[in-house]
Amino acid sequence: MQYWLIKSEPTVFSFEDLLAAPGRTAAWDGVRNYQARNSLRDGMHAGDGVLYYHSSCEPTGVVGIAEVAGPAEPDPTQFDPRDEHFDPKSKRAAPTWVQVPIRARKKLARVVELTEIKANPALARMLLVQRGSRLSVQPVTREEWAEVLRMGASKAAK
DNA sequence: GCCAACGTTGGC
DNA sequence: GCCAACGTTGGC
Repeated sequence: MQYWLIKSEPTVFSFEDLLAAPGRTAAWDGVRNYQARNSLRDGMHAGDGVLYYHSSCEPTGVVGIAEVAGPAEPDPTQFDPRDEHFDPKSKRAAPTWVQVPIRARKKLARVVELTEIKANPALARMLLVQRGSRLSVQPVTREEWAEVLRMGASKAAK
């Protein structure tokens, strides 16, 4: 069992969108970064825990808990010339990019904001707060996972 | 809107 | 294979 954090701009696809999706599940597609792709393809397994992070909004932070709902498969958007994530260099026989189904588990009682994560010494080593870290899919340790859940569990006391 | 940081591209 | 130019991310 491993843990992950995935980033999404809520104006593009929010945690509420995921909750409203059929089976509370959606394909995590459009990833076009090799490091993130490797996590999707090689690191993630069904049942892994996922922290759902909202970026480029106010406030930014972890808003919900999700899980990996199945294995990685080719991302169809790479073959669609009309899709903004179209990759003309990717071949159907050997797809470059993959997607993973993500299922919403539950919304946190409150948003665990980026500012709080930065202020929490227990989370100082999270990739999220490392200088220049922009990975949209990143591993999270068991301890970091537990701490973020603890912070988000109660509306009281940030 | 700015800009730091990083990834990708392409000329050589 | 180097590296400058360019594009993207994402907080502020």
